[in-house]
Amino acid sequence: MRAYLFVKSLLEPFLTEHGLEWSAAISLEPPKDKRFGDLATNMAFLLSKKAGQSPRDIAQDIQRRLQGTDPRLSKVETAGPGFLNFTLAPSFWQGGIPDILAQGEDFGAVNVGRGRKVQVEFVSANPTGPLHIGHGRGAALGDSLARILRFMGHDVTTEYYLNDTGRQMRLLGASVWARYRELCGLGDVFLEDGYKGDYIRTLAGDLLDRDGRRLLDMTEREALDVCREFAVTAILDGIKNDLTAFRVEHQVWFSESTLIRQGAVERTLAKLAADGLAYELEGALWFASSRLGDDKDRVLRKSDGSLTYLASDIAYHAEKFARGFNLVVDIWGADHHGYVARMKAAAQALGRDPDDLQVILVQLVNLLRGGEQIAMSTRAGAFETLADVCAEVGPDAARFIFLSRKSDSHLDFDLELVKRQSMDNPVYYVQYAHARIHSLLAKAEAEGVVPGVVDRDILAGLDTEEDLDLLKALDQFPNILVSAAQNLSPHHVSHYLLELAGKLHRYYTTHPVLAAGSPELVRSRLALCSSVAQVLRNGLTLLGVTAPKKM
RNA sequence: GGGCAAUUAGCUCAGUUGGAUAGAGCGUUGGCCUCCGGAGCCAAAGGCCGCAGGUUCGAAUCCUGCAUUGCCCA
Repeated sequence: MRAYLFVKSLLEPFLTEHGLEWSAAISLEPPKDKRFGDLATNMAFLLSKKAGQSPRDIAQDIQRRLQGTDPRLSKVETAGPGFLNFTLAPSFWQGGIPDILAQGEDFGAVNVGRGRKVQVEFVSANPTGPLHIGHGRGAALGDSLARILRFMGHDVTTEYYLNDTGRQMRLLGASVWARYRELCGLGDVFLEDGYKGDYIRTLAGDLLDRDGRRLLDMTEREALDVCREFAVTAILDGIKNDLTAFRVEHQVWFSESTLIRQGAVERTLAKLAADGLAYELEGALWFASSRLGDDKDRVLRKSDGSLTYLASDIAYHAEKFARGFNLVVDIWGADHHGYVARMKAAAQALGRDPDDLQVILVQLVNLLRGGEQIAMSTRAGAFETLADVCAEVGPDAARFIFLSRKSDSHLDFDLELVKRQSMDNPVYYVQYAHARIHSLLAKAEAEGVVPGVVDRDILAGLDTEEDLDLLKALDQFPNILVSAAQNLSPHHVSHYLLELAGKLHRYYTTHPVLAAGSPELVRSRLALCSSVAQVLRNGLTLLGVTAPKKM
């Protein structure tokens, strides 16, 4: 980040000369090939249109005028059709260390959010059964994304939308009721669409323990209510426990029934109608979403008077925006992708820019054990719960795997592989680098080596290729976070951490730290390693993964 | 039938608003245990970026068509 800001400050005057400003079209990044220097820009290509000269001529002009103007800039070159390549002096890179050590756990935080209010809504599974592994992926993603956005200066609220009304809830109550009666010796009641998992039987048993056979004296309607109420509460408690064990936090639990009770749905429908965006046809109320980019119009209230999910979802999003969020992020399972266009339409109908609602689709997880697929279905009750998986492989490994792939790609999650402590399982590679450094620091302390204040003269000893490689990588960390926040992509962070850990391991085997020779070199290398440990820890924390000092 | 995504090394995947000779890990092959944690390091082999066109200084990336796979909808 320092490097980026420095070179940018060198380049900006040339833009001003042509009456231009820094824009997103200008790239200023480390080139793929090291031989092209530390940072490269395409700026000359963009100036050439304005200036009417070839990119190469412009680049050469800039090069001539920058050369030798600043000791921090050791080389500037024109290359290829008009790229400008910059190489910075070792002392510039070494200067990053005091910054990192001073900023500590705040290093990497760049205030790109400027207090923007962002809501991240995720998991939001119906409380009809325990969370499964697919929910875990969405949970890890939403939680990590919230951590990253918060770190980068956004005012973030995490939320779980509780779908606690409707047919699924009635079905849940009926399923428990059936098992309850069965346990009371009233025979086997077969429920065609009911939930069949073992947990339903367990719930019925718990209910029997609590209330005895009292429910048999009630009307069926009352008994069903009790069953439903009991089941939802118990399942929800379970979900909350599972999420806590997975280190996932939801600040707000928002219930659909509240929304309906408060009349928010009817109010929203009335407003849509008043705005001419809802209309009656054949006894049903329709949302004119096709006028706002959707394929076709959608039903809000069916001819039998019942509301669709869409109706309450629109009301819910109206409520979100009313709470003042500048950006609303919804994380959904990919099987809901057909819903995106109509919710974007809804955002517009609510008077917002469609981009104020960002939907992240999370592909389903293919759970395997030793290469063999494990089928999952909540209804059939055959699945591996998040809690089971979490207990088996640990939250660190599970989270890291989820967060090292972009959300919209399919993911094979092999329990045997994730348990293995090898590079099949990269979380250990990163954690190991962190532990290695702390082992060094502990040993240094035991030997009475006091790092003391690291001043820049001492750091001049960090001049080998591996030193500079690490220093440059550390400087990249804030840039990575900016891109992760902008693109809502935590996986950038995990990939970066793998790269940084690799450089550290390489460094470790190339250069002795405690046996470096002079006391100054020992201290400077310790300072470098401390900086790496700090960045590894900061990055892992944003992923919700621990950074152990010993393994 | 319509729609949404995906397709990159043997396998699992990065490559995000178009940049220079396309990357990493696993696996394979061959090296590194006198030394701070070998859960590590080094090296090699491995590619028509699904196919065919188009846009321009420049395409894995953007556009069109096709193929395959997954999902959603009727």
